Parts: sequence; structure tokens; C-alpha cells
Amino acid sequence: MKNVFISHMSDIPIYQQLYDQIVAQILSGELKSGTNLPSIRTMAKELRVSVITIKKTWEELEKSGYLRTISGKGTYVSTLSDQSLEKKKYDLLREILSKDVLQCKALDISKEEILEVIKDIYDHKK
Amino acid sequence: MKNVFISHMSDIPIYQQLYDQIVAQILSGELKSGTNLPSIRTMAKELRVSVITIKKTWEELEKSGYLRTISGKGTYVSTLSDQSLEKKKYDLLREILSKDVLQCKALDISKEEILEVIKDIYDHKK
Amino acid sequence: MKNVFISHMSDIPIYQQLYDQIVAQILSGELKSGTNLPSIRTMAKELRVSVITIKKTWEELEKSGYLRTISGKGTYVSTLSDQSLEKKKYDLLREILSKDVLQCKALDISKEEILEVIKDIYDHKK
Amino acid sequence: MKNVFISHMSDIPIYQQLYDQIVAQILSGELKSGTNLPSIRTMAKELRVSVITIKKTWEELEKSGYLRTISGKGTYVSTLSDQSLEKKKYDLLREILSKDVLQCKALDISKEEILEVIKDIYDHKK
DNA sequence: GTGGTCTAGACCACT
DNA sequence: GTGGTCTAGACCACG
Repeated sequence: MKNVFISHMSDIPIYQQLYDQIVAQILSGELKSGTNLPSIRTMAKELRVSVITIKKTWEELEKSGYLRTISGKGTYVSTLSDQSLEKKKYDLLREILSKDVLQCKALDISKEEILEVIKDIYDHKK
Repeated sequence: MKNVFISHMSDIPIYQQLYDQIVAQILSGELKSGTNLPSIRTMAKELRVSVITIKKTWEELEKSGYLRTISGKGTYVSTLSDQSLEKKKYDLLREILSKDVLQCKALDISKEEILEVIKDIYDHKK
Repeated sequence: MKNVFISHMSDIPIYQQLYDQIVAQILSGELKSGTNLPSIRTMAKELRVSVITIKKTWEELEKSGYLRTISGKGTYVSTLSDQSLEKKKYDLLREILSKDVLQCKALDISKEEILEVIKDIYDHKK
Repeated sequence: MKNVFISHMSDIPIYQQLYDQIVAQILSGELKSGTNLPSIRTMAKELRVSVITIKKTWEELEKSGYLRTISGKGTYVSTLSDQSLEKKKYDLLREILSKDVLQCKALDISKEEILEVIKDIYDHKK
């Protein structure tokens, strides 16, 4: 498993960090349908995390339909249609943004101001 | 105290919910400099929340410079210059949006897509 | 918490045994809406089970809408309308039976035979 | 071997799925006494399952008296009297249904309700 | 080898 | 006090 990073210091639970990153990798196409993920124990060792934490993440991802697990065989990325992937991606995008856009409105910030700042951050932040 | 809403079901701590809403009201001009806030006990009763929780919120708001407490008199909204308010508002705005942009980039979402969705949310959502 | 029994020997996971029994108690009206359940730690001690096992059960029950948890306060039986309870009960009933009725059909057993045996078991089994 | 279906996704062990289906076929008369079953390897290939799994199923079926293996010749469906078949069928039926009745009683569901639902499932479900 | 489950004890944040 | 999270090590069933 490459490109997964965990912070034990963050106040975001480890399983949540993992969940978010794997969803992002699946939705961005980095992790392809059918990919066989490393065993929970291998994963746990690599990330220096408890088996149970990985298991919990996997369970959440299964419930959301991103993974499927075959007992005694392993865990695989679900086969999702491109259409379905796009939908999930769009839903997630809206979910991420709507809470914060509402917060900005509560701060009495204009739409134009928000758009301006987004452009600025998107381009300048590495 | 009007226009403050608390959810016990949310996974966001109550003191955080309160903090965010009061900051928003100050930065948006809804709560003006020098306003005398209700006493901790009154506040606690109104919101059906523990006194400790209100106390914690007030402390955080004082630390951030939004409130100041005068022993035996009460708690007041700090006197801040318009310039200073604008600066705090802008900083908060950037902080909120930076996180979102990072997440979107991880999802491989283009700048244009983000802008489109933001416009949509800003206009359509009540 | 009364009337909950756990077998460490059964091959059914503990959290599943607990889940089933609590659902049954809620649907049968034994556990009423709003009831404050014992803390996960108290529960764990009483049943001589790990805290994490109770937590897992509670989580599943929350996902199914039977419980709601307020961090730092406790866990409560959800407020469900009688109608909603009846529906859940009926759905569960169908779920329990359909698998087995189908199995009986595969055994080439007639409807009448099944009904006869059910009546017999229902009346005679303590 | 016809009419045997395996699901790798189910949480029921594969050998159990196989076991149940073969027992059903024997008890329903679909598989007749003396029938020569395909070799373990053939079976394994057909069902895309490990040889070990088939071996385990066969062993269980032998233990229960449904199959007998003659070294160097193959595996055959045991010769059972009709009476003996009927008895096994009836026992299995009771075993399956007892569990259900117990669960229903815990849910405080009346005998009549159960009978009604069973009729419904038996007739309507394909 | 794989996943599935469990424990006992620990630390933290919230009320 | 409450829930939320995590670990390390263990045992089992399955393939």
C-alpha cells in the first residue's frame, strides 16, 4: 500500500484518516477496481497500527461499498461503474463544501469573495 | 442570546458549536462591540447545557480576544477595530477553505468543478 | 440491564448475541423509548465482556436506528413511533423466516407440513 | 454435479453451503441412492473452489451418513431406506424451524402471525 | 496464509 | 462520571 500516511498525533481518529485517504484513492482512480489490498496484518505492521484499527476501517469501507472482503482470501476494491464512481465523487464534493459554504454565509461573506479565495488557494498552495 | 442553536446529537463538542456561532456573530457584525452577554448561569439554562460548558466557551473566546470579562460586572464583546475584524474574518475564511481545497485536490477535482459547486450551493441552499 | 444473556462458548459472536437480544427487547416493548442504558463500562463488567465489545454492539444498534448516543452523557433507546416499530418487527420476521422457508421448499416439503410443525413447536416448546 | 451454487461473498462457509445443498438434494430425492459423485478434483474445478474444501464437505457428509467412499473407486450416495430418509428430513425440518419459533417468541409474535407470513412467503417467493 | 473475534488495560475529550 | 479511541497479543475457523 503506497501513499497512505497516518498521524498518531492528529485528533482525527486513525481509522478515519485511513478511510478518507482510501476513499480518495478509489475515487481519484489511483486504486483500481479489483485490486487486492494487503492483508490486514501486513497493513497493520506497515502503518504501525493495531490490526483492529485496520479491521474497523475496512468494515466502514465495506459498508460504504468501496471494498469487499472474502473471509480467508483477502480484501478487494469493489467493482464500481465509472458512473457510480462519478456520482460518489460528486456527492462527497458537495458534502465537503456545503457545510463550509454555509459557515461562510453565516460570516456574511459574499459569493465572489469565496470564489476569489478558492482560486487563490488552489493555484498557490503546493 | 438569540440565534444560537446547539445540537446534542452532533459529534462536534457543544463548546465548539457555541464558539463557532458566537465568533460568526461577532465577525458578521450581528454582535456589536461592548455588548453585555447574559450571565453564564442564564446562558446555561437557556441552552439547557452545563455551566461548565458555557464557562469553557467563554474562556476560549477570551483567549482568542473576542470577549473580555470584568469581575463582578459581566462579560462583554471586545472592542475591535473594523480593520482588525476584517483581518480575523479573512483569516478564518482562508482557514476554512484551505482544508476543503486540499481534500478536493486529493480527489483529483478541478478548480472549475469546485467553483461551479460552490456557486450552486451558495445560491440554492437556504 | 436485565434479561440479557451471553454465551462465550457459542459460535455466534458476542456482539451479535447482544445485538439480537436488545433488538428483540425493543421490538417487543420490553425496552421503552428513551430508556437510559447502563454505561458501556458498567455493561461490560456486568456481562464480563470487554468494553470494546459493548461499544461495537452499541454502534451497530445506532446504525440501525435503535439507539442514540450522546458523548459524555450516555446511550438511550431511540424514540420510534409505534408504526415504525411495527414495521421493523414485521421486516425482521420476514427476514428470519424467508431464508428457512426457502430451504424447506428446496427439501420438497409442503406448505401444510411446515405449518403443522410450526404449530407443534410453538405450543409445546416451553 | 448440477444445481449446486456457491457464493464466495456469503458469510456462510463454502463447505457449509455445499453440505446443505447436497443434503437437500438427497432428502428431496433429486440425488438418488448409489449415484456416483464426480471426483474431488473435478468438483473443485467446476465450482472454482479449493480441493480441501470439497474434501471437508465430503468428510462431513460421510460422517452424517449421506455419502460413502470406496477407495480407488469413488464416492457414492449412501443407500438409505425411504423411512430413514423421511426421518432425517423431518428432523432437519424441526431443527430449522425451532430456531425460528424461539426468535419469534422473543419478539412477542403470535402463532397466527407467523403462520400468515409463512404462507405468504411460500406462495409468493419464487 | 487469510479474516473474525475477543480481552485487558490504557489514554483522551467532553459534561 | 460519560463515551471515543487505541494497542498488543491471543485464539479460532476457513481455504
